[in-house]
Amino acid sequence: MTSSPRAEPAPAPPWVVLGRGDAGAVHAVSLDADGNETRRWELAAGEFADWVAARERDGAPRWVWSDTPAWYAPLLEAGVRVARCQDLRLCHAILSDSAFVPFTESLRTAPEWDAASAEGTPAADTLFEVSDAGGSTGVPEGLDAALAEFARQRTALASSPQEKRLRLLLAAESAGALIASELRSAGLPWDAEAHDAILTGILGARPPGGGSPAELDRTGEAVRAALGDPALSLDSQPKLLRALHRSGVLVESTSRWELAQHEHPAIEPLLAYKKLSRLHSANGWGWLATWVHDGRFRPVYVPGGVVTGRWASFGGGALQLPRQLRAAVAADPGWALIVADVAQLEPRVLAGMAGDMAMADAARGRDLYAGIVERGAVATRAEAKVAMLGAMYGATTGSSGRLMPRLRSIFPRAMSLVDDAARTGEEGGIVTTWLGRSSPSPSPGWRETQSRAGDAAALPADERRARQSARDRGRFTRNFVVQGTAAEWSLTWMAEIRRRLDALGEVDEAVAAPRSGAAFFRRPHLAFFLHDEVILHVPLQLADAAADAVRDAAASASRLLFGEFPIDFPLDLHIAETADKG
DNA sequence: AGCTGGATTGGG
DNA sequence: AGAACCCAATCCAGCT
Repeated sequence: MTSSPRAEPAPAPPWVVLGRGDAGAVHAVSLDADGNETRRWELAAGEFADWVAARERDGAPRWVWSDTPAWYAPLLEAGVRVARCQDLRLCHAILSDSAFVPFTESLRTAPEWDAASAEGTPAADTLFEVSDAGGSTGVPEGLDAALAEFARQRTALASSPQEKRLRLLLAAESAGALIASELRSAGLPWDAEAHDAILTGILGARPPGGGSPAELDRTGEAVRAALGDPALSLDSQPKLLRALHRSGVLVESTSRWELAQHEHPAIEPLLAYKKLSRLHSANGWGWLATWVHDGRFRPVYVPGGVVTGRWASFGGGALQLPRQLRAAVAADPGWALIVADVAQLEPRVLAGMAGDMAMADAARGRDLYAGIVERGAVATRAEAKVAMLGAMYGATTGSSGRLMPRLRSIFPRAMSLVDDAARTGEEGGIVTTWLGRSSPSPSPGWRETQSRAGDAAALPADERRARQSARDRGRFTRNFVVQGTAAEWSLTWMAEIRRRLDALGEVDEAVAAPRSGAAFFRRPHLAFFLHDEVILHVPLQLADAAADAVRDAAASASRLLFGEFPIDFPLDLHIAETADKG
């Protein structure tokens, strides 16, 4: 079953809008496709999860709710998953800024929906209460408020000349919100013993009292000896800098790349010390004790947490897991991990947006950078890579900037797209992703800087500052369209993966993974996401089917965004026991 | 004591 | 190896 036969398009499921009443009661209204109310419910707190589960079995409506973590975390804890939702907070943020929506006034008259999610900024020690049990979100929770906002969003959508794309974006963003809650509920399978063994191998044995481990100490001593300062504190940047100067190492900073350019007996142990110290403080035994419980790492993901639409995270540094620790990500017995990432996601997305057939050809079925070399624009893969990154990030100097004209000559459409985005940004305009997420307007300070440079009395310094900030903004908008559209592709990919995994069904109790949370312990599930990579945790017997689901989902995401335009998104995919892929 | 900003290093 | 874009987390210094 590599590709499930397309079912007849089911009639659009009805909407069910939810709101909270007193004492945890839930008020619900179902709406038909025209937005007319068809039914009303009032549920006591204790009945809610079972009622949702029953509705899911009976047609699976699209749940319309204020804020996904607040509604969905308790459901997941009760073992109840939902197929789809509309997250009013996230959709409000997209629609009220989107250049694809001609009239945003009505959305802008509801600023209460601009509030940040509850998970955005909790106090550290209330983290678990807030995100597991819901709690105050900052956006309205009542049914009337939800109905009114939902109506505004439907009106905005219907007024858009790009309704289809925006609809896809809202669905993908909302599916992402569901997935973020599910990732936390399921957790990333984590082998604490393997983690401990990695730390011990690199840092030396863990000191019983919690002090610094042997190898870290030894390396630190070597640095102090080489600098002739036995009491030096290596963790203080100013003190370390002064000590280096006293020893004749005239660096301006203590950063790795600058140190590496100098010759001194202290340099080598110092670079080693920094590496060890980083591992120890950021992902050492303290991290393990704080973030890994019962065999799972459960970070908090924040969908839409970045202006471009990428996810943010907080707590545990989920988006910065060092490669050294990947061997600690390990499937449960009888289960496997599927680790899949997209090769060169951003340039491929750019080719799709620009409809650049030459670039699509260079990318098809292989390493895109090799394809660029074959076309003769540059001599080596390394050059192709820096040139492409420079095109998307806005490099103007160095080898990357030098190579840009060659890219312009072979990929004129793709390069015009990013160059236009940069020009729009420099002029103070806004740019928009493929599906309709628009960049923020320039800040008042930015406009002020620009207009001051236009004054008759402007000083050369004013003009320089204005040019600088204009270029900075141009680089931001240049990157925004590509990074933001790549985020949309990834969200769509994950939503399609999730849908296909649900169709694979459950395994027997005998091979369940009980630590994966009440809603997932018998099903293949997503366990990790990082911009262009997913990790799935799947029962061995379903591993091949799940891998097919991941590949099919990539093809489906490409079609949903770019239709029949022939840009492909090849995956690097492994089925393995650990996420370490060497 | 608690907050903010700079420096640094990890991720894409 | 650098520089360009989007980040988070840590530590220390310097401030209120």
